[in-house]
Amino acid sequence: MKSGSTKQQIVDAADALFYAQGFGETSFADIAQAVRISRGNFYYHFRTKDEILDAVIDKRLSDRDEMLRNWDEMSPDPARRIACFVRILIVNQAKIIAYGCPVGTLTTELAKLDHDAQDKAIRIMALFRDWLTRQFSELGCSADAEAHALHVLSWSQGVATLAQTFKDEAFVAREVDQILAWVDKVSQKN
Amino acid sequence: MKSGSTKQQIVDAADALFYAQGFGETSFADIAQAVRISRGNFYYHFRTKDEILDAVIDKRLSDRDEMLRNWDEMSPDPARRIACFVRILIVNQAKIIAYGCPVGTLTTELAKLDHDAQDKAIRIMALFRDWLTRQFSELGCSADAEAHALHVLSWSQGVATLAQTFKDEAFVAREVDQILAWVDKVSQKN
DNA sequence: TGCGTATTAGGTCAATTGTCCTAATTGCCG
DNA sequence: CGGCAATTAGGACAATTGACCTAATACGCA
Repeated sequence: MKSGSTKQQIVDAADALFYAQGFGETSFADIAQAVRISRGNFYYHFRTKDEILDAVIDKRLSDRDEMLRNWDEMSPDPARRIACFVRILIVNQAKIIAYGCPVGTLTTELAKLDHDAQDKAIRIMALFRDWLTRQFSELGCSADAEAHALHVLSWSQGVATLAQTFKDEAFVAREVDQILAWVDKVSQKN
Repeated sequence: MKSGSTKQQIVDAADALFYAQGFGETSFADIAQAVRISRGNFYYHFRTKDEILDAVIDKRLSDRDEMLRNWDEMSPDPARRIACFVRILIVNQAKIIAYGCPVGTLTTELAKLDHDAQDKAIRIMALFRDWLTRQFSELGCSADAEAHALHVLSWSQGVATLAQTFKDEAFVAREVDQILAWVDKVSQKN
């Protein structure tokens, strides 16, 4: 469908702009201009800014869900799968240095705006948390699985934040190695 | 001086509002209302929003600088001083859970706005980094001092981010213990 | 072909924004 | 006391915002 395409284009453009500029600083006009449609057409597809945010979060949720599902199928080793997650910091290094973590920065911003959608945004982080918890459980550390998951998640968030602050690629590489070593250590205990 | 007081009140109110709502989402009217002065009076003290931001960052810089200096005087043991830093996560837990880290969230926001003041905001983070580097140097790990400093700094940032996301006090306590244990381990190596 | 729905364009609206100005008030100093 | 500078008040300004409407167009199906 051409219509679905336009709607999808809007969501994609909004996704990128919310990431690069933040939700609050991105206007209808910005998104409409990025997709090169009129504001009227824009309003036909999304009546409020919150509706776009909702669609963007849905897209991010399903994108990440698909990514995690791919890793589940790709490797039978949970430690390897966790490594895939951690290495996002390397794979997306350029964007993270420029804009930070898409999940963390959105969550933080919506919390400050006290926005209705913040619960939904948190679900993306929870998706990661629960997936990581499953991986650590499969590694045999059921008792500490969620604590380990939160540990890796917060560690990654911290690296993303400082990567953006100091634009230091060597730091990112160093920390990623440390996280991977930590995961190895934990997985060899069991 | 009464005049200095008004100006200081404005900076204090702006500081709190920038932290709680973000810089972009805080308007002149918000700050003026918080101090209960007219917009005209406000304009007398600060002609642009960027001027207020500049003053707020200056205040945050000197506040943190004073805090670090106090710790330097208070304890002769670098490991103890680092522990003071880490424990901010506990001391300021309520605010961090609500609004995240004041330094990290401002840095992230200004980076997304591509704001002129972002270099100055980064200086607050650099202040922490350099202070932590000095502590680790005194601990005897000169070679890795800056890497250790960035490690502790990013770790704390990550904990703050996830604390805000999941509002989980137990997680914060757990991670702070881990950081302190890690600092102990590093300091006992030397 | 032509009809009806889906889509697009462009303009309007009140509200809010940062910025700026002028007039009134305060308070200090001679 | 009077005068002058510092401070405060309140309004005006253009620009931008999210939201809304109507008219024109495109398109699928009979």
